Order: sequence, then structure tokens, then C-alpha cells
Amino acid sequence: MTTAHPTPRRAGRPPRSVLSKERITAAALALIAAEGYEGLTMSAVARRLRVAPSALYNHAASKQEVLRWVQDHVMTMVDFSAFAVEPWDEAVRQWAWSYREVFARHAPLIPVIAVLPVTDAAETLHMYEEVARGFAAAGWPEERIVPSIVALESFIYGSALDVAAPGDIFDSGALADDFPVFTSAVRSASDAAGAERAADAAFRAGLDGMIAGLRQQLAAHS
Amino acid sequence: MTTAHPTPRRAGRPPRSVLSKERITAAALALIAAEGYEGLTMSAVARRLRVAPSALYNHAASKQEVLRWVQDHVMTMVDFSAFAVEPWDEAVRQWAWSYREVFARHAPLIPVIAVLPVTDAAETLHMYEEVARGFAAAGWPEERIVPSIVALESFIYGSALDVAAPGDIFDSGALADDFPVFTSAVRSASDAAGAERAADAAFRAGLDGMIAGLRQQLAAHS
DNA sequence: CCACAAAATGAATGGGATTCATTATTGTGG
DNA sequence: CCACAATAATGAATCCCATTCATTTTGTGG
Repeated sequence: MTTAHPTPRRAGRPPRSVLSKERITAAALALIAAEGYEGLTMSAVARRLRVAPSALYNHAASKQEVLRWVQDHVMTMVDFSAFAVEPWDEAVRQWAWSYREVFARHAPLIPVIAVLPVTDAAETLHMYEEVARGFAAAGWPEERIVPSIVALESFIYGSALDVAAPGDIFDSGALADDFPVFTSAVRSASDAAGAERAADAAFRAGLDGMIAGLRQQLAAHS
Repeated sequence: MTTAHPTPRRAGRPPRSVLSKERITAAALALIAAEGYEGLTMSAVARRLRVAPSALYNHAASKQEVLRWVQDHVMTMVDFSAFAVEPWDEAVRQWAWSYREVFARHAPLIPVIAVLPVTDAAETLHMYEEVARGFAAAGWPEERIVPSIVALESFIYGSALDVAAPGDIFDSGALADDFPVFTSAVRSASDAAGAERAADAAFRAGLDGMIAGLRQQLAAHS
């Protein structure tokens, strides 16, 4: 802890550069870890770097661009190592669980990613490369690889958003009597889930289903 | 077209109420249709209703609440009628395609929905009730209904976000040479897709897979 | 050595959502 | 029937945010 200098730097280019893509990304990630995405403002990032907010714009064109850097870094936290050693089903399963867990903690990135071209996102491409390689090794015809990955990813992103949902999201409240079948099914599911979180049960069911279904499509066409 | 009165109303409660949940929702939807979600600001909604922005807060606690109203209305556009007449597989398929299409046009709602308790969202509950009824009629054990619906919904939301993505989202650009397997798979998929949009191909593959996989799980447990 | 690019500061700018004091009207309990 | 609370507007103000701009300083390539 150094004593708080409000900003001990004159205007003008500093002798040694204070900012860089890497340092901005690191500061943004630290901020997210400490205060979540609500706390992620350009001012807050700048404060953390002991810099004026406007200085950031010499390196990033916009907050969106900072988010892209963050996104690409977050991708490195996804574990896709199983593709190198496990059979396809198991590798997909491990990758998907890891992917979902990472993005559940970074849910606000999801709408950003969806619209984000992958160009220049080296880490993201790295993951896709390994996953595609795993599919190819398992005998998938080349033209079916990308659609299958996209389908799995769509499910993963949707499920990551679901993790963030409150536990009582399906509480029909005062209207319960008007929707008896659904209300009863909600109760029944939460009773059956036991310790497992509802979101986890749904993810497992959907993932196992999709893996089985995709494999079946593969078998049908080969 | 009436001539533009800037705001021909004195302060104080008006003789007949100008605002209501319904009119605010309608104005918000009209605005979204005209200008998209970027244009959806409290000021813009107010302008459309010829009212001061602050007046909205006598009816809605926040913009979030307005979004919840919009969300519940948008749900009425999802077609779940097939559950009453078609066999389960086909009903799910029709419902899912409709659901995705509607929310592809309302993608910014998706992050909102995910965290949103369904309480007081009558239209949303109405849909769930019918869908749950369809599952029950097809012989699903009660405790597996909600997880299966959640899994399908997660996939649908993720896929709706994917629809909004630019066509060249997977263009690896200058880095292409470093990721040959993936780059080749992307090209191969886009060649094979023909007229069909990439997002549609992925959705079809994933949906058919998940339906088959869920049905298989059902058979295994019954 | 000098012109120009790069990288800081600090002071706007222009939106946003939301709050508050104020005012006018409505409906209601005594 | 009437005081009065609740309701529902206005308009001004607040606070936050992202982003821009003029300015200053420093590093660097020709």
C-alpha cells in the first residue's frame, strides 16, 4: 500500500509508457474479480492504473474493445485439454462443463461474444482449433464440425446465463393456481434435485442429450 | 399526424390518466420495432407518449421493470400451439423454432430474462403451462419435465444470440495460418451450407440432436 | 536537430436513468 | 359535501458514464 498520490504526473507523454493492452486487460480483470461487471467502468479501470480515464483511449478505441480483450483472456480459463486424451464424448463433456463454469462467472460477456468476430482473438481461436481437431480425430466429416461446435456453444452460453438466475426463478407466486401442471412440475423437479442445483441438473440432462444426439447423427451419416 | 405540440399539458394530475402499464409497454414495443433496442430509452418512450420522462416513474419502478413488461408481451409471439395437436418431437421442434425466431429479434431481452423471476409474468407462465402439459401427455415423469424445458430453453436462447452474430464471425483473419484445422472446417461448413444461414444449420443440428437425446433418456428411464 | 507521432492530463460534452419539489386532479372516508 | 390523502403529471436537478478535445510533454525516424 503506497500512500495515495492523487495523480503525481504532469500532463504530457511520460518517460516510460504507463499503459498497454496487457495492463489494461489485467486491471479490468482485477476489477471484475473485485466488484463484478457493474464495477467495470472506464473510470474505475483508469483509477486502478492511476491514470486519467481519457488516457485509456490512446490504447483502446472503446469500452467494447476492452471487453474483447477481457473475453479473449477469459477463454484461456476454459479447459479443453481433454480433447487430446479422452474419447470424443468424454472430451466434449469435460470441455462443456468447464466452458459453462467459466462463463457463468462472466455472464455479462456472453451477449458481447455472440456478436463478436473472432478475428484477432488468438486465445479464442486456439481453443476452437483444438476442439475442431478433436472432432476431426473422432471421425467427423469436416463440414459438420463447425455447426456442431456452434450448437454446443449456444447451449453452453444459454446454460451459463441460466446459472446466474435466482433459485426461485420459476416461482409462479400468486398465479400458481392458474398454472397447475407447471407449478407441480417445478416442485417435483426441485424435490428430485436434492443437493444438485437446478441449473446443474438441466445442464447435465441437456448436455448428455445433445452429445448422444450428435453422435447418433454422426453414425447415421457415416 | 397531429401537429407537433411540444407538450400541451400543465403540471399536475391530468383529468384522465395518460399512462398505464399497457400504454407504456405498447410504446416501448413500437419504439423497438422502429429503432431497435439502442433506441429504447426512458426519454424516447416518454416522448412517444407525449409525456415527461419522470412521469413514467409513477408507473414503473425502473427501466428494468419496463423491460419485464416487454418480455412478457414478447412471449405471446411464441407459437406453442403444436403441443395440443402434434406428437412430442414435432411439437418441441415447432415451438423451439418459433421461440428462437422471436427472441432473435429481441436478443437484448435474453440476458434480462435469464435473471428474471417469472412471478407476475402471466403470459410467460401460460406458455410454460402448455409446454409442461405437452411433456406430461407424452409420458414424461414429472420431475424430468422442468430440467428438460430449461435445457431446451438454454439452447434456444444461446441460438437466438447466435442469429444476431455477423456472418463472418469465424473469420480468423491474419491468424488463419496458425489455426489450419479450424479455418478449413469453417470454410467447409460455409460451402456445405448453401443458401441456409450458418446459424440455421447449427440450430437444426443441435435441436434435432437434443430432441433425439432427450427422447432416448426418456426411453431409458421408463 | 527537428518534425511528427505517441501518450499523458484535465476540462468539456452529451447522453443516460433516476429523484425531487411542485402542482393539479381524483376519489374517498367522515 | 368536503377536507385530504393518494395519484399522476411537470420541470429542474443529480449523478454516472463513455467519449472527445485541446494541450502538454516526450520519444524517434529521417
